[in-house]
Order: sequence, then structure tokens, then C-alpha cells
Amino acid sequence: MEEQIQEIKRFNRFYIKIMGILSLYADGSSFSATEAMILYETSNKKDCTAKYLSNYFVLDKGYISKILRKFEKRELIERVTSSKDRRVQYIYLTSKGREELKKLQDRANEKVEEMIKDISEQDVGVLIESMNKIEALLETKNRRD
Amino acid sequence: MEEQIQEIKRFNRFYIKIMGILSLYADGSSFSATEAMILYETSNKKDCTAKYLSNYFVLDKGYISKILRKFEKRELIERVTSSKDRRVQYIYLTSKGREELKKLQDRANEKVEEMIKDISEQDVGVLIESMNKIEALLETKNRRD
DNA sequence: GGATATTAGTTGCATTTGTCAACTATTATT
DNA sequence: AATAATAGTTGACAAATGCAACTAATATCC
Repeated sequence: MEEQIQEIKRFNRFYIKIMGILSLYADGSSFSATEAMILYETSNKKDCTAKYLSNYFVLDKGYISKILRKFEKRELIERVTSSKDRRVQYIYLTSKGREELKKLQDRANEKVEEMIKDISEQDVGVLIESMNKIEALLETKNRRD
Repeated sequence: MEEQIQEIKRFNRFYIKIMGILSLYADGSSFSATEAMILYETSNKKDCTAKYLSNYFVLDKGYISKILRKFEKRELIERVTSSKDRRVQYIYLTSKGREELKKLQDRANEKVEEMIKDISEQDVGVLIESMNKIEALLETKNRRD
């Protein structure tokens, strides 16, 4: 048991490092990692709201609000007040927002390609299977929508 | 290929979230995540130096320097100038530093235990195997000491 | 051997990132 | 209607991190 915990922690350290090196979505400068994740989640989540983002990323709602304002200034998103509850604003990517997100994603794709470029096709299969197993085993927990 | 990349990226998002929720080493307040990693790595790496930490974590050396100074003030580390090269200072944990690190580690252990507490022993085995596979497949790259 | 370049670490300043608390507008509760 | 709760905003602030100039030491090159 103790030993298993150590192995899991070792993996976590390892993977933190991998992700740091990948810096997925860290493209030069136009978005911070957090901003990129928010942009992505906005497109991913149906009828996304500030509150959802704040819960999902466990980030202060004031901070989320500021990021969204910036996005709005840059015309990456638009906000539509809910007709049911006028406190709520749904967030949607504009076409420019989708474009920018796509650029980020393309860049992230390249980094992942780079990461696996020396791994045989078969081993990439093993890699993904392993990832899926981990996800399946851990995922039922930590659900919060 | 494209699909595999998407799966890997999905796993990365998933695992970022897991680690966020775990917040390993984020114990209340006495250390930030970065500080905790640095404390750990200081104990982990033989004859650790500021330069090593800066490279290893890809963090500004000025920033590292400040964290180390704080650690020194708190008497968690001590620095010993190398006799071969007096620009270099080796960093060692004091007994107080080891104590604090141990507290962090105990807390991190508890979180990992919590994470796997509803998973059968056998599945924990699968989990760890999967982690090890991922590590083995990715690790030959990204070596920098 | 001295001039010059490089390196490890430090320091002050700037920026980025994030938190907190007070506030507004709106909806829910009683 | 009165009060409480909720979604989001805002400004002041704190923490985390980067940058560039600096010092001291060592390495390199003539």
C-alpha cells in the first residue's frame, strides 16, 4: 500500500514535468495556460457560464470575470443573458474565438506529435490504452458540473 | 494518428484536473506547490544547486534564488560553497527541512490514499502498471540533469 | 599572465496571476 | 413585502514569476 502510494506520487511528479515541458496551449504569448483552458472549456461546455468555469477550474469568480472581460474585448466570446434568469450569462465563442482556439489546438497537436514521434505505432497504442485505463479507474470520482 | 493525439490531449486535461484536485503538497499555506517541489527535489537530488533547480523546473534563476533565501531564513536548508568552484553552492536540507518535507509528504500520501480508497486492490495494481507503462514510454526523452 | 568571455547566484523592478471583499442586480425563500 | 441567496463585477491587494543588471568567480584565448 505504502509502496503503491509512492509509485503514484512518482508518476504524478513525472507527469507534471511532462506537461510542463509540453506546455500545451502555451503558444508564445497571446494566451496564458489558464486562459487557454478557459477558452477551450467555453467551447467544450454547452451553455457555459462564469460560475461553471469558476467551479470547474476552482478559480476565483472575480478572476474568471476579468478573463472573460478580456476575451470579450478581444472579441473572442460573446455573452448572452439567460432569459430564464437574468443574473446568468451564457458564454459563446465568436468565430474569431473559434479561430484562435483552433490555432492553439493545432499548436498543441504539434507538441503531442513531437512527444510521440519516436514511439512505435504499436507503443503509442499501448500508451493510449494505459491512459484510458487510468482515466477509467479515476474518473468516477471528481465529477463536478 | 490525429485521433490518438486527441486522446492524449484529453488525458492531459483530465490529469491536470486530477492533480489540481489532489493539490499534492498544497498543505494549507506554509508552502506553495512550487516551493514544495523544490524542497522535495533538494532532498532528492544529490548535491543539488540553484542552477540545477532552475533548469529542472524551467524556472527563472532569480526566482529560485529568492525561494532558497526564504528557505534559508526558515532554516530549512543550508548552503555549502563548493570547494572546487566557489561560484557554486550545494543545497542541503537541515533536520528541520527534512521534518517539514516529511509533513508535506505525509499529507500528500493521505491525499493519494483518499484518491484510491474506493478502487479495489487489484485495480490499483492496474493503475500503477498503467502509470509505469506511460512513464517507460515517455521517459527516455526529456532528460535534463 | 592578463584581457575577455562565461557562469552561478543575487537583487530590484515589473508583470502576471490570483485572492478577497464589497457591491449591483436579480431571483428565491419565508 | 422583507430577507436571504446567487451570478457576476470591480478595485485593492498579495503572491508568483520573469527580466535585466549586477557581483564574484572561473574558464578561455591570445
